[in-house]
Amino acid sequence: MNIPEKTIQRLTLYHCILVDYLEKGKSSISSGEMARLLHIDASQVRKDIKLVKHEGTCRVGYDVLGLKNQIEHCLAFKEPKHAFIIGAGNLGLALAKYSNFGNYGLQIVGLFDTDAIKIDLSVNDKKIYHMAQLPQKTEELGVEIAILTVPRQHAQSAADMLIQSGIKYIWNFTPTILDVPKEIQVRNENLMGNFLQFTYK
Amino acid sequence: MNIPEKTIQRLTLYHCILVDYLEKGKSSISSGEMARLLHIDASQVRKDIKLVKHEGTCRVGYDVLGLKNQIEHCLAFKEPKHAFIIGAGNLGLALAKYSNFGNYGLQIVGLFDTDAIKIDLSVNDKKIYHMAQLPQKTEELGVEIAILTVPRQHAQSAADMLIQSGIKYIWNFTPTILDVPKEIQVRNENLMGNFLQFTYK
DNA sequence: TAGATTGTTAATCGATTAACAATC
DNA sequence: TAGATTGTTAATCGATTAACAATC
Repeated sequence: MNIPEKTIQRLTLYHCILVDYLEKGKSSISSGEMARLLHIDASQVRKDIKLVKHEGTCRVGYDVLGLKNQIEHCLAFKEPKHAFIIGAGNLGLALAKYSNFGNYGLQIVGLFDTDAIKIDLSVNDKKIYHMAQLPQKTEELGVEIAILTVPRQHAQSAADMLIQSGIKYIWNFTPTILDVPKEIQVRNENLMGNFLQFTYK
Repeated sequence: MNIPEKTIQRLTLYHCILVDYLEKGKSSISSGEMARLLHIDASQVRKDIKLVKHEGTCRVGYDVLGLKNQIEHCLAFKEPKHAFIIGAGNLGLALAKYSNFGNYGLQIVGLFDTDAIKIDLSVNDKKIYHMAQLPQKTEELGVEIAILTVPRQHAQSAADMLIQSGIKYIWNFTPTILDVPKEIQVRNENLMGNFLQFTYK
C-alpha cells in the first residue's frame, strides 16, 4: 500500500489524539472531532483513514483502539529500528534520554563523539564511542539510521563518514544541507525553518 | 508581500546553503546547484527567489551574500523574538543551551518548571521560574512565544496556563495535540511523525 | 423516523514541473 | 559567437475541499 508523505504525517497526528482519547477512556471519535483539533477538513480525515483500511460506523464514528492499532500496524510503529546518535552534545544527549522514541520502535543503540572526555561514558544505558569505531560498530550492529547532532561545521564530514560506514538514513538536526549520493535518505529537521514558518506573520 | 508556507520553508534551506557557501568563500551560486543539493527542481528555486525580490545574473547565477541578506530581510531573521521554554527537562534544557537560535533572532528569556529543585537555577544565563510566576513574567517581559517541552500528560494544562497568561504562539514539542482557541498559533514539532515519514519505505 | 456521520465522487485549488525565449 | 543561466509562461500533477447519497 502506498501512502503519500503528507498523509503519513497526518496519520501520526491522529495517532497522538487517539492515545490521548484512550487514556481518557473514550471509545469512539468522529472525523469532525479530529479535524477540529488539527484545524483541517473532516473529509480529509475520512480519506486518510480509508487509506489505512479502517472502517468507521455511521452516526458513531471510529473505534479509538481499533483505529490506533491499525495506524500503528500500517506505519510499522512496533518494528524495531536501531539508530546511532552522532554528536554527544546538548541535543544529542537530550535525544538519547528521550523516552518517547521507544513508543515508536526507535531504539538508540549508541552515541558517537570525538571528545576524549566523553568516550566510554554511558547515557541512559547507551555507550558513547569514538567516531573511529563507527564503521566497525555499524557493521557489528547492522545499524542503518543515524541521528546527526554534531556542530554545523562538522556535519558534512560526519555525513561522509556515516555513508562510508554503510548508513542509509540520516536524520539531520544540524543547519547544514548535506551533499550526499541520491540513494541516501536525508531528512532535514530544520528547526529554525519550522520556527520562522510558524511565527512569520 | 505574501510568501506561501512551503516557500518559507525552502527559503530557510537556501539560506543554510548560502551560509555554507559564504564560509567557503564562494561568491555566486546557480539555481541548479541549490536544486541539486535539495533534490528539487531548479525552476522552483528561481521562482522562490523571485518572491523575495532578488535578481540573478544570466550565465553566473545569484550573488551569495546579496541573496542571503535578502532572505534574512524578508523573513525578518534579525528581528528579536523573545520566548519562554516551558519544562526544564532534557529537551527543554538542551534547547536553552542551543546557540543556533540566536542567529535567527530567537532569544530565550526564561524557563518554567514545577520541580522545586530546579527553581531559581540558571541555564546558559537564563533563570528557571516556577510555573506560578508565568502570568506575571509574561506580562513583565512582553513575551508572546512559548516552547512547550513538558511531559505529554501535562501538555494540555500547561497550554491552558500559557493562553491565560497571554501567550500567542506555542511551539509544541510534545506528542499531545493541543485543544486551543483558533486565534492561538500552534506548531506541532511532531518529531516521531517526521521520523516515521522519512524511514517509512 | 430524524439526525448524525461515514464513504466517495466531483470540483477546486495550489504547487510543481516543463519548456523556452531573453540575456550576457 | 556559443553556451550557460535566468525569468516566466503554460502544462501537469497532486492535494484539499465541497457536496451529497448511503447508512444506522
